[in-house]
Amino acid sequence: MVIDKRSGVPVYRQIAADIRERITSGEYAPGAQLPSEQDLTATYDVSRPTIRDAVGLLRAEGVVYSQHGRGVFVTPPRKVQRLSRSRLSKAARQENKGAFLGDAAAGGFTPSTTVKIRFEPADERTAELLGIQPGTEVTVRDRVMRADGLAVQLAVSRLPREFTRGTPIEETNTGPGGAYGRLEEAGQEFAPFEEIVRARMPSPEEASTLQLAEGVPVLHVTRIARNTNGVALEVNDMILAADRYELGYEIRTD
Amino acid sequence: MVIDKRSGVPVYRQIAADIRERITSGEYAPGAQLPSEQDLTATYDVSRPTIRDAVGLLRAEGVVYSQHGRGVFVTPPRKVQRLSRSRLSKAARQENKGAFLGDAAAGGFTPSTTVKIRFEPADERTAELLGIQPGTEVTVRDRVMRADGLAVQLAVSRLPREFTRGTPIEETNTGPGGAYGRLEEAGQEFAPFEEIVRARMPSPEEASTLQLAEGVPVLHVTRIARNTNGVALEVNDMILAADRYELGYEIRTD
DNA sequence: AAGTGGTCTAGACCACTAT
DNA sequence: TAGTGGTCTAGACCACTTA
Repeated sequence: MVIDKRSGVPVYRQIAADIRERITSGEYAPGAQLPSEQDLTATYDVSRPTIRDAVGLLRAEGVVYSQHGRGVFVTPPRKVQRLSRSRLSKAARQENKGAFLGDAAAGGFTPSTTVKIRFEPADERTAELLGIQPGTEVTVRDRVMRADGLAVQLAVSRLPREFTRGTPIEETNTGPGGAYGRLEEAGQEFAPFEEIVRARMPSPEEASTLQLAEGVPVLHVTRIARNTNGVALEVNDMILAADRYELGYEIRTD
Repeated sequence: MVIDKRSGVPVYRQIAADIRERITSGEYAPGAQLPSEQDLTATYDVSRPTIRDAVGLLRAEGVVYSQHGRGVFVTPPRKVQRLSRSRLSKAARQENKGAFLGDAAAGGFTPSTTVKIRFEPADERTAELLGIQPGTEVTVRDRVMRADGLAVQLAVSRLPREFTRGTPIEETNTGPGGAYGRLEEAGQEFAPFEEIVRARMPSPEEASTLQLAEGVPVLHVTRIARNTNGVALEVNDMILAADRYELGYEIRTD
């Protein structure tokens, strides 16, 4: 009973800190069930909403998760998949059918992808990233990647339509080597890709399609592919569950 | 009044969705104040805890923030600083005193840094990343970087002590070019750096030192510096507020 | 059927900010 | 002083899981 109601620190935060410490100390092991809310109200001698505030804090931190009707559990460490961005090399593209399918082979899961293709005028941001006029028609490939049926990655790829017209890039199946393979066939030569990495909390839609637990942010990766003349060919926005992925980059020092 | 109490969707989620939509539609502009909780209880005809649940959801998403005694406000878009990792090049190192000071010049803020140096036996993870035996003595440089007095970045750098003994790396001030400069002076030649990027919710300590708002994750970047023989010289764990930083990488396609 | 967490009510008192 | 959000209580009823 480490709760001091006169300390000025809110009781629910003191309780959260106490439980958090019991977790890090190993008293509550990974995957273990916490005492029920009723038990906790008794041990800390507070009302249930106060206990729920405390547990809610830990959930927002991703330290615990709760299952309706079952209980509250210590979040076990996730096994994380490393996405080594060097796999975007030309050689890797030629071997695999696309980046995601290559990961599947490495990760040992069954991949599946849903693709929706549409054409739309470039919005402000897309236009700036691609270096084109807003309103220029772009081909949009909107993909949901699944591993063993579970959605794990969202990707929206936009290319000026002038580069995709008459190619399989406007089809569901782009063929071996993916869209990049088709662009190379059309004579394009790639400059180094640029990737911009951000993190934020998911929108409700993202949280539900990726089935994210509370307290799990998403990684938002924007890739810009340019040819050797500096002309942008594609901008690809990828959303990844941060508890399932980490990104590996190599930085040349020369 | 878009609330349907018999729809099965929790009322507080419906209210949150309604407010969220009013924000994205522009009815509540960035920085604008939301109606008070009392007003919201009246307009949605629910009790205050229900309103608080709804607003709490939006806070956890980082969509709004609240100030005690003032009100709840729409989170305005942050101006984000791009950290282009190519600045780790040898040339950049020679010009600037260190990566962070280089950023300061670009960002136009006054930088300050607090460094704490200690020596400790390598733990499991450090040993594995550095390719050394657990327990081997490592030099730890624990830094808090501030911009205009506000902590914006935490960095913990660990190097096998054999590479730092007798060098300014064991001092607060490492001199021009930072620790990497000293390692090069000692004859080390760097292989490409490896960086691993993760995102997660902050610990309470991180949240308070970085003064993070609710619903703001952190970027956790682990950099491993090796010499051309593949020997790891340093592992550097950096924690960045995700609403203030984005990371830029370049990926060679050859 | 029993136990769990999820939702919601109707209050109370407090701390902070503004005027 | 008035208005705001922050904390906390003591219940109620529901939905879900497990046995």
